[in-house]
Amino acid sequence: MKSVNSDLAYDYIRKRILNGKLAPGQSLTTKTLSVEIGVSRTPVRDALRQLEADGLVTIQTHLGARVRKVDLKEFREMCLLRLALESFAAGLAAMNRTEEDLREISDALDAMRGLTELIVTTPMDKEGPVLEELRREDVRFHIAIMTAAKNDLMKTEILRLHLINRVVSTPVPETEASVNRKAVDARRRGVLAEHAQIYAAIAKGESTTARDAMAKHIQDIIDNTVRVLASSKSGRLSRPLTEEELSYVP
Amino acid sequence: MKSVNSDLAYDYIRKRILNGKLAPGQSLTTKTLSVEIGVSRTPVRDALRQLEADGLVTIQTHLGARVRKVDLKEFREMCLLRLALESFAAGLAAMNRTEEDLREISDALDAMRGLTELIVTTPMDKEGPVLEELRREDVRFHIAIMTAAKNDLMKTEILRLHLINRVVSTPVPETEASVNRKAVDARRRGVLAEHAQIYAAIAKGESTTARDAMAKHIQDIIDNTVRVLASSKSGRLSRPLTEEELSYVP
DNA sequence: CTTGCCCAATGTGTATACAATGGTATGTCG
DNA sequence: CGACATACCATTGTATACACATTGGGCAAG
Repeated sequence: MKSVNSDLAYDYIRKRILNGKLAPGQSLTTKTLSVEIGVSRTPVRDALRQLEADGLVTIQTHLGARVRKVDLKEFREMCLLRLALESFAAGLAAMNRTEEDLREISDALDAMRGLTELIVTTPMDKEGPVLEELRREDVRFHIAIMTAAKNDLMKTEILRLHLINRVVSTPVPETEASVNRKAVDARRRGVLAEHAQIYAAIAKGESTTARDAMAKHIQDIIDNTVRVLASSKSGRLSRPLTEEELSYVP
Repeated sequence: MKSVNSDLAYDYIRKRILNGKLAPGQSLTTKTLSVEIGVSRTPVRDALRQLEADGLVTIQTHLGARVRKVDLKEFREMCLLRLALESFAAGLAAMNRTEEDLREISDALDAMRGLTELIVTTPMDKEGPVLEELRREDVRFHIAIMTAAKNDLMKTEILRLHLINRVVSTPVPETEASVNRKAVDARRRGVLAEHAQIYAAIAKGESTTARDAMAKHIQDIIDNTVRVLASSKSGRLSRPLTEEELSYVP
């Protein structure tokens, strides 16, 4: 954003937060970070302010910065915000999508379809990479829709919410099989079916159908997340993100 | 937020932007502001970053900060964002409102009703204060609904958008009667009718009705704004805000 | 007269030194 | 022994000094 050092600090801290090296609630002292990064405290302060605007850290006067830690109330509110925006965006996408947008959405959907089928025949201990790829295509699907909505502000805002959500409390990838294989597979097929409905509505240009389908989809995601979070008693909800995921906000 | 000086600078610059003393596009040099406020450049820089996060200024590396100036594309996108959020919030309000929330909404509605009728019998050169009060009750109505929605994040976000909208391009209060009195009165009655519909839906707990009514309402506001903006050829779209309005973001 | 470059002036970005404040540990008194 | 007051310390907030990027104007060449 500004010059080299501010960006340096920003990227450094952001990555550390996003890949879990800095846990939610952990305090970030400017001095420590500045020597770690090799710059002075000033650009570090700037970076922290920026990250605060992103919603990744909180700053209190004279008490310093901490990695943001959202409570259940905030979490619910964020989910609802995401629901509002992303469903609306789906409605827009149905109206504004180009053929190219449609192809991109379709591609992501097809890829997910293939991967979902593939997983069924994959031994559980070898499915890690496939899951990773599935996640990636899932994100690609949602991003493709936001792009098709032709509203950059909305897209940016939604991506911001996605990112906070992922860092702050994540669905604990289904590898932690607190539920059995059959249920997980069923859920995956459910997601796929919802995606297909959303795609169909967007393809046909049915705005309200697309909106409602997306709303239902995200509501399901939220329900599932909450359920998983409730079952995992660990207070620590964050999960490291891959390099790829880290850069999915513009 | 932080300490005294940063807040000082933040409040000072923010007010100057919001009441129109600093026009959109105008450049903000840290040195000038710092001597004006009587602090050093550091807190000024901090304030500018904060204002950038609020969406009121833009900062470019080595080029400094300018009061934000949105083009038509951004303006449309912001309006749509507001539409998405505020209509959703109306739907939430229909589900979550308490009796007290309802009373507050109703009060604002009644006040607007009275003022709208009053205006008809007020000579055009004396209606200024009444218009001001009408605006205030209008804002109060919308805020009351956001409050009833019981989602602080959403409320904050909507208020942020409201504020940017007002500063950056405002409906040029109908005093600039580019249209005749009858049309303006008709529009006022239309707004009132829409508010009444929204209130009724919220009172009855009809979520989707409330949402759709709010969506229509805001769409009308946008349409009207765009029409007024189009008719006024002046490139300068900002309007000073009153002290009261300045502080309507928490 | 136009066009290109160079250079100075303006202003930002960064570092460092200093002031102010909150937290903590220690000591004293009830 | 416990509670409160106080003094110290760590860390943030602020100011200032310096380095460097951008911009605009002047000067020279075509």
